[in-house]
Amino acid sequence: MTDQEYILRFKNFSAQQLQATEEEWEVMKEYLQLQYFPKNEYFVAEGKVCRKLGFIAEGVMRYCMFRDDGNDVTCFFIRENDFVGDPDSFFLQKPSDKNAQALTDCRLIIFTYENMHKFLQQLPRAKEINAAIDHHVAMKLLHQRTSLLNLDAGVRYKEFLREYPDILQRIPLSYIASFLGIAQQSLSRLRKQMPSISKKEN
Amino acid sequence: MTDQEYILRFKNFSAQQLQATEEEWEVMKEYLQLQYFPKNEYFVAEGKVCRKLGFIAEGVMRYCMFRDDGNDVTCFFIRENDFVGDPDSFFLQKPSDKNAQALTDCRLIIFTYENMHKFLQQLPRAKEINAAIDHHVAMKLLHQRTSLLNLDAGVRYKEFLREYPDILQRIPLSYIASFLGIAQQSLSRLRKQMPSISKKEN
DNA sequence: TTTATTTTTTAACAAATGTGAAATGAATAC
DNA sequence: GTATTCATTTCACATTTGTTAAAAAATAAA
Repeated sequence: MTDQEYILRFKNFSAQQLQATEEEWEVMKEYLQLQYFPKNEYFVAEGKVCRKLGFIAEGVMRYCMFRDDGNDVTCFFIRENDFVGDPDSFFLQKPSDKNAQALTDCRLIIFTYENMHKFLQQLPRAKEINAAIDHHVAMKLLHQRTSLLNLDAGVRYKEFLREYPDILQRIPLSYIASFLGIAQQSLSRLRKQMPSISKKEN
Repeated sequence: MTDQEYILRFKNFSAQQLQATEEEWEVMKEYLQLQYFPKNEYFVAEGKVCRKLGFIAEGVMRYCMFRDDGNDVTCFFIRENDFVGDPDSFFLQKPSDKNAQALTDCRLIIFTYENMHKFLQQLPRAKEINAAIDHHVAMKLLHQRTSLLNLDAGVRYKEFLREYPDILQRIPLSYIASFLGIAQQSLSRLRKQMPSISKKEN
């Protein structure tokens, strides 16, 4: 894909999700940068200030936490049309307490801190949009929390497949097991019991 | 406690959490009502429009979901100094998809829809505050999701006790078990293994 | 108090998931 | 192509949690 096509994805997102007009887009696009972001690198890292917000034009990333025992836990996945970054850290320019890692090579549309500020001055409505997104995320997490606690692992795996049908093919199962809260071997056992939906080929 | 004392609790909350000035409080208090809300009643009910937002001056409530098998699941608890209500349903006056039930007799400070609108016109900053609260909730839920999935039930129970030290004494253990995602009998088994922190007396 | 009702605990067994080690398979580097 | 690394599966067994039923304890009602 060409750079222009990646940027177009963000234009579409802006028009549909943010209700940005053509005029607003003309303003916005001056502040955007396209960035290649390689697999396994951390876009947000615990203890460091998050200096950019990114829109994923292509790729899969995850938020994760590191545990005392050395293992890490995948909190959730993000991919095309999601934002990556830590708003708390970004807007207040304070150290982040989160980690966001690329699980595939990614193409990101980037807002730097400086550009975001200039942009916000031109389009104050962006604040409202941020709030709406936050609210949406909160409700989604609440639903996840409840379903995860009260459904067994097999059902949770099926829900994962329904919600992230495009991700299974693109990342190792170990991340998915961690996201579901089970050991990789347990996921493997579950997959054997539902052969119809467990294929990893396209 | 007297009505005045309950209202004072909200005044304190407003001053500390919402940074409301004395002048703002004088405006706000004209729009408030005190309401007694009895145990087991639903303040928010699935399918019904949420016509009031409440601040809990005294009592414990829970958000819950009803499952197909007839059981219900406790999503999370709220108590003194928390708000109760469904903002989506309230502000858009559309049917709610949530349930909020009183687990003890409660004293609530109430905003009706009409009063909230009048109030918002006098203090537009309230919107920002709402957004901040939402964001805070989202981050809390995220943390919960992760810890719940990757810690065993005993550790989750200890975290519950740390986070809600005041609730154990006031509601049946069945709700807590549901919140932790385990059967009541399993919780009982856990409590036996940690006698020091499991007492229900004051 | 005495009786109901609700809440909590206990027990035995079943089912689900974790753990460690090893084998197989797939992708990548040389 | 072969070697090397990484990803996935398999297995045996340990541990945790669920389930069912009943008893005990606590609370509310009469």
